[in-house]
Amino acid sequence: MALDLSGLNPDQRAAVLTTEGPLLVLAGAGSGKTRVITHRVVYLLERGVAPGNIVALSFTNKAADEMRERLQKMTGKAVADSLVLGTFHSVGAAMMREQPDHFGVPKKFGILDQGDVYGLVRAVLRDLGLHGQGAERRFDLGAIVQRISLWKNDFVSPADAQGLYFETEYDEAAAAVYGPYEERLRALGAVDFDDLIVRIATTLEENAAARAYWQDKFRYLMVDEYQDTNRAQLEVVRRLAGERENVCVVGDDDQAIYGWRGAKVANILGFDMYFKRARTIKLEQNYRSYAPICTCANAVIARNTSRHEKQLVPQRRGGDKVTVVVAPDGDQEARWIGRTIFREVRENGTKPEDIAVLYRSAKQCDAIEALLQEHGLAYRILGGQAFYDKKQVKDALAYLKVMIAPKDDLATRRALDVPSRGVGLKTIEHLSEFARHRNLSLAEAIHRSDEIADIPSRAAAGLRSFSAAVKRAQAHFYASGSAVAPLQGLLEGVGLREYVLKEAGSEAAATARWDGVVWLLEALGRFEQRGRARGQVRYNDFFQVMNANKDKDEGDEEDAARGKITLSTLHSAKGLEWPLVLLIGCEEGVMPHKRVSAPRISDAIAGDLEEERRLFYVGITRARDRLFITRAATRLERGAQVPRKPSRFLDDLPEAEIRVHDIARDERLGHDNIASMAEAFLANLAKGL
DNA sequence: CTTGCTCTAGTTAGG
DNA sequence: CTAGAGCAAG
Repeated sequence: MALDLSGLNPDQRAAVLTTEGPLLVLAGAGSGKTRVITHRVVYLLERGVAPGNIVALSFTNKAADEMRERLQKMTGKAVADSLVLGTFHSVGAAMMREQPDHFGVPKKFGILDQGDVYGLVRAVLRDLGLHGQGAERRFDLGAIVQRISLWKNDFVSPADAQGLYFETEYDEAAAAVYGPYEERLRALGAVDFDDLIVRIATTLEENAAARAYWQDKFRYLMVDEYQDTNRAQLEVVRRLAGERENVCVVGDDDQAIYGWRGAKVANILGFDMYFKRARTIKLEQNYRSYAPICTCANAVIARNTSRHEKQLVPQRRGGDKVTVVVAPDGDQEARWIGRTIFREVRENGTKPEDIAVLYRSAKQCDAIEALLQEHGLAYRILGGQAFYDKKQVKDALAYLKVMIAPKDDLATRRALDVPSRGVGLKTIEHLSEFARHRNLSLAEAIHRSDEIADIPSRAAAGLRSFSAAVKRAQAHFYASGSAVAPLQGLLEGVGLREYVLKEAGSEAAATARWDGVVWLLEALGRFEQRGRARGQVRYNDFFQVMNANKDKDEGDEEDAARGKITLSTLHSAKGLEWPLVLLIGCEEGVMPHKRVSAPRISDAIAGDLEEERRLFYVGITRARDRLFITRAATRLERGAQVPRKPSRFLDDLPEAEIRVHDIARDERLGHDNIASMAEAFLANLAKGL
């Protein structure tokens, strides 16, 4: 297999062929970045580098999987699978598992997920008496968790944190929690996600033997989406690279949109400060979008000051102007979007999977979702609260765990809680104590609850029926070998379905919520089927998938998207592209988001206007053929119709490349604002009747 | 312990 | 306007 580089442009080829020394590849949107990375790996292999000596780090499992898939096609499965290819976290975890002593972890260490971390922090807050002590002392757990995470990734120790100057009570609370939190982690023999990176960095710094071992093993490093790295990740890269500095990082500073998560754009902006011999290659040819889209994108991003100067040079000629759509109000904006998509699909024959609606914040999709439903169009939603993350689905999942993994006390507690059955905090305390004394799980304690004194009769009755329902479901499960029907029975039996339907405000909401549970049951069925085909069903894997990766169950991106319009937050849209893109709600306060200009005290990181602009840029550059940017002149906000200012980013669009479509004016609904609003009002009335 | 009322806040997300 | 949380009453 000889590597064919003829399909690459000179810059791409240079990026592939520069294998020695530090290299920064600035890959503009749609510049063929993935091809460069895969070709580069194949080239290294052809030069005789052993696959085990090549490391490619990414941020998401999805990105890592996609890279592995492409490489499998080029090199065959065996070679591709022996590359070290994965997320920072997964590679870090693998290193720690290989040398637990060096990294200071037990042989079998646990990894806490977000929920566990919240639980720990809540417990520490309680210990410190900082929680639930009057209204003024109530903290948003997330804000504290975030601060601790940011400190860890900046190598700020608990002691360091105590010594910092604090502007807010949040910083103080977080500093107080940090130390005890770390102690508890250690006591549990567990690490959190941050440790998977930070511990690698510190150990490689302090332990010469470990450093020598890993530097010898990982001879060629590649990092994708480098603009998203934080301080700890930078240090992992530097310390793995050693003096050899065979580091190739690929990224785009103009698409750095995770500063609020601790990512440092400085890592990519100052790459040659950290790696003095660095060579920089810019990939500026854009193979994705028509010229007007590229021109708009260039004009917008040029307004940012801290960036590597570069352009998108469109390789596709022609194309429509970008359309800016102005609606009189939010409702009409949504209707216009629904109508436009409907026409595209039903009259112009555009494939649904070629259309995306992008927005700044997840809630904006509600209105669009409703309209697509009205038009009978299929869609999928990226970002925002994932399906499996919704309360009902988590509840159902807890019942599944209670049924097949009864030792999971966390799940038992959750299941016990919904629907309410007269069992409260006090009773659970009694149960836990009983369990602790006898070394039982919470579930076992529940089954033997009649042995426990001090349980009120109402709670006792609740526990008895819970216990009976669980036992019945378990028997059914062991007899049938499948969890689907028993779980369904259990959920009905404990009245979860009734509860979910009753809790929801409207009929539509109730159905939507229960659909989440149905979806879980279907996913479980598919999972069992796959497992049986392979010989065994490992439910633990199912829980992992549910916990960690929403897309796993859907298979690959293309399958999941087929036949569906995509609704996505701008953050989740990064890296994707569609022929037709609608970028909606482009108003001040939404984009840029108002929290950038008016931060709250719980915000650990101040918002950044340049980052907001990059977000807008990411949105524009997702479009291949056509781009619509929409906004509303007024919007219903907290019950009142308020005027909205157009996003300042719209001012940056070059007039020659855009066309403005004012819905009120162009549809001859009237020439002045009052008339169009009256029209809109009447239209709303008609809709209501 | 549960229910129902009142208050408050309301970005973005991955392992 | 809503969802989630806190709090007082049954």
